[in-house]
Amino acid sequence: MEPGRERKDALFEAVALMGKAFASPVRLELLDLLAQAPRTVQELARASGQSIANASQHLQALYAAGLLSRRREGTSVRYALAGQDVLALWLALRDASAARLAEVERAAREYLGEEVEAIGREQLLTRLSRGEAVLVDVRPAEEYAAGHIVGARSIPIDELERRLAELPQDREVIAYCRGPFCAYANQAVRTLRSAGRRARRLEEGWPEWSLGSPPGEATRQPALSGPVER
Amino acid sequence: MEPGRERKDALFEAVALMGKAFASPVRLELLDLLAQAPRTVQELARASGQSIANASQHLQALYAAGLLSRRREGTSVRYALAGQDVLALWLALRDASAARLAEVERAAREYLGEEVEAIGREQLLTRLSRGEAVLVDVRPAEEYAAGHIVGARSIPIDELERRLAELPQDREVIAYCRGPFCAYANQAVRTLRSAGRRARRLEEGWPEWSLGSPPGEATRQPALSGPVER
DNA sequence: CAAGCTATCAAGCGATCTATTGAATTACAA
DNA sequence: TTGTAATTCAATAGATCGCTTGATAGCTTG
Repeated sequence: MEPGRERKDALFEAVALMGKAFASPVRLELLDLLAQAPRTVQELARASGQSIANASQHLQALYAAGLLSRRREGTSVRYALAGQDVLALWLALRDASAARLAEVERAAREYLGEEVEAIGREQLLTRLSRGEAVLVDVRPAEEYAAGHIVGARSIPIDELERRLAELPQDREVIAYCRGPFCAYANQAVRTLRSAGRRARRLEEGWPEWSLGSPPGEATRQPALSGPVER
Repeated sequence: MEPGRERKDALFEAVALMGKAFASPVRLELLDLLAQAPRTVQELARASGQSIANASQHLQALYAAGLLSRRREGTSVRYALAGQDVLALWLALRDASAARLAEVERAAREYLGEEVEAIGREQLLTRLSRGEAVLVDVRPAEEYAAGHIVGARSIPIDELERRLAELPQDREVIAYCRGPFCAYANQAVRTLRSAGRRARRLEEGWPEWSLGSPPGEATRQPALSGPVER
């Protein structure tokens, strides 16, 4: 047996503490939700379709794995991703699995429905600067409030239909949402097109955008700070 | 129940197929080894201290999770990381766990022994260009052969002591190895210093360096190509 | 073709661990 | 005190896991 084997084992054992956190679909969905905005246990339980107790358990597992921070807010507790590195880690896993696992690609296609024309970051910026397009954030209002692309206006997907008049007729509409696994932007583009508008989706969602932007270019609320209980 | 819940569940279930691969210390160690160079099952089994059968099982699990590629070479099978994105993913997990889990930090400290003076990428490049330092790759020769920092010479750690004469007396020696979880560079610096040389370690190991360098700046063999079975 | 090495497969086994639920408990606000 | 939010606890049922052993298949070499 090679020297230092026990210690090397202990090292990888410790890393696996974080690795195990990524082994459950429920926890991955919670991470995905938290990539948009900090949330309370209630909100997370509802949004992920879990019982309160179960959501709490999984959140504590993620917390113990170092992936989340939390803070008490009156009677409730608000969880958030522990930092940018955790966000980057989750996105890396999500993207690698989408690129390399046929199952993920298939499941995503089935969930998202028919494909929709998309536009990249560069192109968006030039079109916006030329005044040829407007950018719309179709996520729920609280997520917009927690951070969004500068210059985007908020029209949550379920208000889009009756707020169509707010959008200029003479410009193309670019919609974005939570990311490649989120159906809102696709849905928005379909709604807009059937209303006779020119519309495309942004390839990226808010989390990718916020990571790829130099600080200051985008608007993200500072991570949870202050006393964090155990 | 919200609409599309089954499909959303299926999606995260699929992503968790890859997530589960990161839940075992043995698999993490295999990934870490493969981040240096492609290897056969034999080599991996020996290097990780597992039985052949068990190593084979875990490698197949990683392969099924989309993290590895493999190719037959005569009587043996050589595994490799499936791509740069997988390397980046593993490094992100490793670094996040080191930064956020006290257990990892502690285990790393115990495994690596006493700390050693380190130098960053920028500083290394300027010192090299000024001819003030020489760069030494202290990993096994096969790993050097599979890819290394340009300008580095190969002196495996277990040959260092008797090959000291090859290193110029008048320059500082910078050693690097597999990365922050690898003890070779530290060991090399200690050896060199006790032989009266000036020596420091490079903060990064080869995998980090290869990811951070624009293509062409470093020398990495192309990923396994050609027919991949199964 | 036969022998020898390498990797995979099949089966089994114990063991640990898992996710989940429902009820009891703690923390805070009004 | 009352009510809401979150955590804890107990318990179960299941599942999954990791590893070992022995047999099998693929390839190379004599």
